[in-house]
Amino acid sequence: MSKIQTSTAKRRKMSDIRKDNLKQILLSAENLFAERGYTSTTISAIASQAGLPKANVLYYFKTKETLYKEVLTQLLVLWMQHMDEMTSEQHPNEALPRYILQKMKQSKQHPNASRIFAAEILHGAPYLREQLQTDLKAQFIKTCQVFHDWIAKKWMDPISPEHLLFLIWSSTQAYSDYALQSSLLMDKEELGDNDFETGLELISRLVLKGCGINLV
Amino acid sequence: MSKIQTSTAKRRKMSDIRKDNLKQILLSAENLFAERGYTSTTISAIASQAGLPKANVLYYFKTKETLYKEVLTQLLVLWMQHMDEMTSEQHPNEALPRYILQKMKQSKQHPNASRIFAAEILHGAPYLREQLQTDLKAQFIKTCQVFHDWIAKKWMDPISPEHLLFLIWSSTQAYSDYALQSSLLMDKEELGDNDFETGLELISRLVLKGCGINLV
DNA sequence: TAAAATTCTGACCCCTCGGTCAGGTTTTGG
DNA sequence: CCAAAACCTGACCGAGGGGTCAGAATTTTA
Repeated sequence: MSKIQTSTAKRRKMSDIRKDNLKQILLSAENLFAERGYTSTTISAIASQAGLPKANVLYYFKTKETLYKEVLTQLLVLWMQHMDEMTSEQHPNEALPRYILQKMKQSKQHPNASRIFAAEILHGAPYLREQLQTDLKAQFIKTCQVFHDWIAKKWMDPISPEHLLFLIWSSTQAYSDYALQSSLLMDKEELGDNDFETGLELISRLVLKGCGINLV
Repeated sequence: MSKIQTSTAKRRKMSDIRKDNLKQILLSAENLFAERGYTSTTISAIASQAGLPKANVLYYFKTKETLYKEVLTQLLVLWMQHMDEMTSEQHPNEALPRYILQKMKQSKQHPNASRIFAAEILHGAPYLREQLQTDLKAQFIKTCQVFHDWIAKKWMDPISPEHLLFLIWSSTQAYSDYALQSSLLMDKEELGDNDFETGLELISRLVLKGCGINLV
């Protein structure tokens, strides 16, 4: 079968094939890990969804764990995005809703990432602990400092920065982690654009009003 | 060993032993399911934590699935508690903070329940779907109606009842589901009373102020 | 174009886990 | 007190999963 490859196919450099395969494996892995969790996902399931034999997947990733870790690190980068776009100089009236919007977009566009992340934390973050304590924590502290500055400038009420962040994270992330529950309760196949829109508005509203952030 | 039982031990009625064993099994199962998830939890792990031989666990619960379902249904009851304590007659100024308080208490006192629930939803709610669509949904609709009534009475701003509930659920539940992340970020062994307190106050504050609920 | 390096894969191994079962022990009922 | 019922358990089994490996196929290098 591979012998009858056309010259067009042959012209593709091997590194391209390698990239394609890696991409396919990572993609399938992400889907399955999100859907079934780490242990319930079998290498052969990933392989068959990626259109490769199992042994070939093991050729690219020596172990299941390696593959999972790879998926995770890609994921954390995504998850941390946008946090650093909030600065002390900006007014929270603008910066906060923008951040919330970004988080909602992520829940909508990358629900798998959110779900794997959630499952990992839920089960003790065995593979993410390190990075949580270093990378994420550094960013967390910075962001809390920004909130502190805003409070000092009287731009918002003196609430707990840490817990405010937790609330924003959990309520936005719910739109991927708990999307199934929501859609079941609201008799929908799945959440639609308007649901994300309504959620976004509600969260922004509660945060702004609740923190006493004045509309300019 | 069991032959040398003292008369005191013998005096215990069998049904008591049965109850004890069931309780132990259910308890161990809950712990382990919460910690490791369904697939990673082995029957022998449950057995050894319950201090029983594996075959004995299988005597009480024919299959692992049966045991899991039992844990789940107990759990859902707990999870749905207190929602029906909010009624149209009460002022949201009282009823909402009370509900939020109850949810926070649950996150603190029954983190395992919350976590198993979260994991189940995260992975498609294969065993809980039915009950979500019937029991929980009925309660959900009732509660949304209560919120609607409050809005009609001008006791609160016209926000989306559904999404307000989602926010309350997710932000309170985060104090068990994401407790690990929070404690890692804040350099603590685990969350303390004051953390739950601060979280509770923040959530209540945002909800009340955000929904324009006037302090009496 | 031949040899070296890389990539691919079917067949196989081993171990764990859910579940069974035969036979033993304890409790209950008459 | 004895038989029937309920309860308990060590030993075993089959399936499925992660991972290995020898060698084939393909690409690169010289």
